[in-house]
Amino acid sequence: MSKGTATFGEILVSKLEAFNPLTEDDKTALLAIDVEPRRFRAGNDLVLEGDAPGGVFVIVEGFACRYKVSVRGVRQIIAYLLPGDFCDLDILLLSSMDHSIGTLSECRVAQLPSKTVHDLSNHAGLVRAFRKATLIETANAREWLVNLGGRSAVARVAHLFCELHARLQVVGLADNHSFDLPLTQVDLADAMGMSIVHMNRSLKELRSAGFINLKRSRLTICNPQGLTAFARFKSNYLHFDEKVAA
Amino acid sequence: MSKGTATFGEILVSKLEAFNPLTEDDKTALLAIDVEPRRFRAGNDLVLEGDAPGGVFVIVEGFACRYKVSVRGVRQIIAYLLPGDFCDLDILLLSSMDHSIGTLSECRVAQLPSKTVHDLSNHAGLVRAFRKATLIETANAREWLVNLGGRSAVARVAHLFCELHARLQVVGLADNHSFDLPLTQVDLADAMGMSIVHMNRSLKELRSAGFINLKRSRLTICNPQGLTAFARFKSNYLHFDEKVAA
DNA sequence: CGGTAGATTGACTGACATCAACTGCGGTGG
DNA sequence: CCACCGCAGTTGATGTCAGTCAATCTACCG
Repeated sequence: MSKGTATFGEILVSKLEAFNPLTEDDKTALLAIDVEPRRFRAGNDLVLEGDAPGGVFVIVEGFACRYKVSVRGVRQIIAYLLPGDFCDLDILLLSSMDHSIGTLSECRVAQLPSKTVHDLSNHAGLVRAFRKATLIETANAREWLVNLGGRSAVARVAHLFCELHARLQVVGLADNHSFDLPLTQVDLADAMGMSIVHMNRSLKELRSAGFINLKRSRLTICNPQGLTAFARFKSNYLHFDEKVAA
Repeated sequence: MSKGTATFGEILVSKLEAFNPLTEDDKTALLAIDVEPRRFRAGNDLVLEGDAPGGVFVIVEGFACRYKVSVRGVRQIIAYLLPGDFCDLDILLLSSMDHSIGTLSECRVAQLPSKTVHDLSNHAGLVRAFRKATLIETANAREWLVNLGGRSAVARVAHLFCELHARLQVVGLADNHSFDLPLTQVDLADAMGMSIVHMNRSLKELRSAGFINLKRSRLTICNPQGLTAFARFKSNYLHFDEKVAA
């Protein structure tokens, strides 16, 4: 699976298998789905706050995000959506979106018609896997609350990088020490609730502490133990390695 | 329904009906459940981070919370659990809790055996209602991210009060202008990611601006329009009044 | 080769944390 | 009944982290 050309099915399988066992049957069902991902440039919206929920999106390639804009025009990024992440299986239960979803880099995004989604519900294993993934996304949001509420700016950024590294690794998009990070400092700042200037300085601090190196959209973690310790990062909230059936 | 003596079933029905229609059949199924809520004093833990998920809790009376403690011993409150709120229907899919749940005031809490929960899954309407409630709790966490990431301390507190008022009102625990708020300033500060001292000053500021009055665990909102405008509070993320079936 | 978006740096300011002291109140025990 | 204690709330003084304003630098692109 070369990362540039992962298909919709491949990326989804590797994501779901990260925390949930799938039967061969489940996998073939996923891989059989025939959708052509659409390409988006950076900065496009998939859904806007206030819209009726459109269906299930799956990020196949690139970085997207959930975000809200305040009256002041300030954008708060609520979650990063990475390849393999999907948007709200249950979202159709709600009559209007309370946040927007948009791309941050060039992306390939598959949109599943609700009939396709419905067909999958025959596969109990898949249903469980999707439900678990949703649960984990919520846990992720909770950890972000801890991050925003309790850590200093530099530690927040360090924590974010640890998280991104772990999440990208399970879908095969990070090696031991580095990964592509196609985000601007604005995109990072808007997620961490801080100013661009201060984000820049925090990055500089992490760099000069020898923890990381960020250039040309590639993040290298020079000192993983150091970074993890500094960020007080514990990956338990991501619930990987929990392949136990319930 | 006098609030001091609400039963498990009553409080749950009023909570679920706030955003989802229930059939008479659904309601009688809920009201028929026979569980005696347990009493807890303030400051007790229902579940600890690391534990195996225990089952479904329903808060019948009092305030509880989800929280995490950092290595430094700092507590970050991630969510307030109010009467009618329940904990994680799907949580059994995970093998260990990534956060703790504890009481903040005296509480009555019902714990549903998993068999009981399972029996309810015959009622499609209830399943949908629970799922929707879970979805909304996630939306709530996202709004908290916006709150922590983007608003000033005073505005954060104002926003919180607007939210609590709205959430308590749908379960009949708030009148037009006031409600019981059995929380210490520490409990508030730990949720809003600020120091106790600054929480105190923020409260003072809201009080002297004529927005609120907080004494003896009773919060009165003296100027609802003013407070809402100041906090830039939009209740859409709570998804009340969306009684449309999907 | 100019235009533009992103990154970087400096100077200043303001918001919020920390430290520390004091108040008010309810409970408890002598 | 009063003395004492402890917890929640309140206030002042001081320091620091992070936001804002503004300028410059760089890389990329037409």
